[in-house]
Parts: sequence; structure tokens; C-alpha cells
Amino acid sequence: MTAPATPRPCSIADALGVVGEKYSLLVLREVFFGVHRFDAIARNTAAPRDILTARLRRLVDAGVLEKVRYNERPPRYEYRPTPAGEELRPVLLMLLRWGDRHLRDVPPTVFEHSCGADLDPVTVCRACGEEVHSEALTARFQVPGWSASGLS
Amino acid sequence: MTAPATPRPCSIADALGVVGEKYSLLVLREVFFGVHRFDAIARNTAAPRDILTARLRRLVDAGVLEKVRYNERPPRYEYRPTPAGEELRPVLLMLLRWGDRHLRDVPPTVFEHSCGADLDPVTVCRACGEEVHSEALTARFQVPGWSASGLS
DNA sequence: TGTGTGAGTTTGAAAAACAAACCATCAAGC
DNA sequence: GCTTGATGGTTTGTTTTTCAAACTCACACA
Repeated sequence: MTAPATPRPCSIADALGVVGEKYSLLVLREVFFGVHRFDAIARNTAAPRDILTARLRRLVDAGVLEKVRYNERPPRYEYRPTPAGEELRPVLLMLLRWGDRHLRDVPPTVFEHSCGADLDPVTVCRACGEEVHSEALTARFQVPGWSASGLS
Repeated sequence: MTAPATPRPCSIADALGVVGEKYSLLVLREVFFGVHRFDAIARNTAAPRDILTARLRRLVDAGVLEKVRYNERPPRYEYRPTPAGEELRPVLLMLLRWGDRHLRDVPPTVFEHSCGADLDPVTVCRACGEEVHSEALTARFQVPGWSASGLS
């Protein structure tokens, strides 16, 4: 067989199609911090305003954020996470933890968990509760023709 | 106080500075699947070759990947995850799970965990083992001037 | 000598990001 | 009623980046 020309079918790629552009995840970060308004998001992310407009529209279209009118006259809107958006929080927490570990001396933000400890997020298998390690995983490819190494 | 002009100091932003550009996380995905060579990564991600060159260089410089010579004459290299790179696997797993849930009917790839179950990754607090929910988190900002809402 | 493989570079055109200024709608103060 | 200030965007013109396709270089193998 020869030249694939098609990329690997993959939910990671799909997810990045929604939140993978520059600023998208920073917008989500702000929304999670309780910053819901255009001007404040623009300030805190340093995103150009036209780009921010485009990112917000994409996130709303994809069902990650929801545009809520908070003032009638003049019409004013703010952005809130949907349940699907809320489910991206762990992605941000894992990225933050990675950045703290490898890119920072002192973490700029720490989350206190309700159990009393400062949060150190870990990814575990829901079934058995074990922390996920690479050696414990075996990939099964469900799209005909594709395997770990690529298209056959 | 007035015009910040500086974005929020944040490890998420820092992490995205390393892996946030288009294709970076797809490159990492391939490397995790055991695809270590330039041509194969280019095929499976559909990244333009010059862009791939730039991304690989950045990932190597940042200590996420390691360039390993696997052939002497002619010199040939492949890319392997470092321990720091390996720590990004949970980020990809959470993104994949999100994509599976919200963007796909049938997941293209399923990971079988050593416990026997198909992997459903969850993010928990390392201290208490509880799944992380937004209401259970309180942010503490360690950079003077910054709070949840922004620069004061 | 000629073909193939692998890891990139080079090139020129198209798309995206950027900064800065601008606009529309209103409320409140003077 | 005129001006100032918020807020949530658009518009404009320039700079960067991306992109596809072709090319290069070093070698192995036949």
C-alpha cells in the first residue's frame, strides 16, 4: 500500500479542532476563574479582540461556552461554561500541573481542595482507581486500516 | 488602577507555549503510539514537513522529546518522549476522552487498561482520591496583584 | 548506473494573527 | 442636551505563519 494522505482518525485531533487554536484554552481558563466578560477576558489573556471574537464564537458554536445576556439595554453578553465545557477543566488542571512542575519555580496559582490539601491532580482508571501508566495501556484501533503505526 | 497590558501569569499559558501550537500535541500522540520517525509522523498528523521540523525542534528544546540517532551512515534520527514528555500523556488522555464523549459516536481508539477494563480516565485529588469537581476547588493566587478576576 | 529511502530545506502563494483605531448603544453627570 | 465613560464588539492595513509542492543530500542496494 502507498501514500495515506489522510491523517489518523482521532478524538484528540477532533478535540483540538475545537479548543486547539491559540487562546481558546486561555479563554476557558478565564471563564473557569469566573471571568465571563469580553473586555476582561481580552485583558487577562492578551488576545487581540478580533481573534477573541472568533474564538468565542467557535467555542459557543461547539457547545463549550454559552452566551448569556446579562443586560437588556444596551444588550450585553457574558460567556459561561456549558456542562461539556466544564468537562474540559481536568485538561486544564493537568496542563497547569505540568507547567508548574517543568516550567516554574513557584506556581502562580494553587488550588485548595475541599479535603484540605493543595490539589495535585492525578489521572486514574475509573474502573480500578489505579494511576494510569503507559505500560498498563494497550491501544485498540477501531477504524479499519489503522493501527498504532499508521494506515496499512 | 488601569490598563494591565500584561497577561495573567499562569502555568497553563506556559505549558501552551511549549505544546500549544498546531500539531505539537498530535506529534506527541504519534510518539506515544510508538511512531518515532519524521516521515511517519508527517503522514499520520498531516503536518507540513517544514512545520513538523519546527515543532520537533521546539519539543526537543523544551525537553519534551529527545532526538536519538538510530543509524550512523547516513545519520538518521528518531524522536522519543523524555520523562517530562511522558507526563503529558494524561493531558492527551483527557482530551481524547472529551473528544470521544462530545465529538464522536464511536471512539476511533480505545485503551485497554491492565485491570481488564476499557480505560475511562478520571482526574482525582492525589491526597484524598476524590474526583475533582469545580465546587471543591478554591484558587489561591500567589503573584502579587493578581486575583481570580485579574490584575488589581 | 540507477532506484529507493529518510530527513529534512526551499520556494512562492494563501491564510491567519496582530495592533490600533473605530463604532454603536446606552447611563450618568453637568 | 452635551459630554464622558462602559461595554462589546468591527474595521483596517501590516506582519507572521502556514501551506503544498518541489527539491536536496547522503547513503544503501541491485
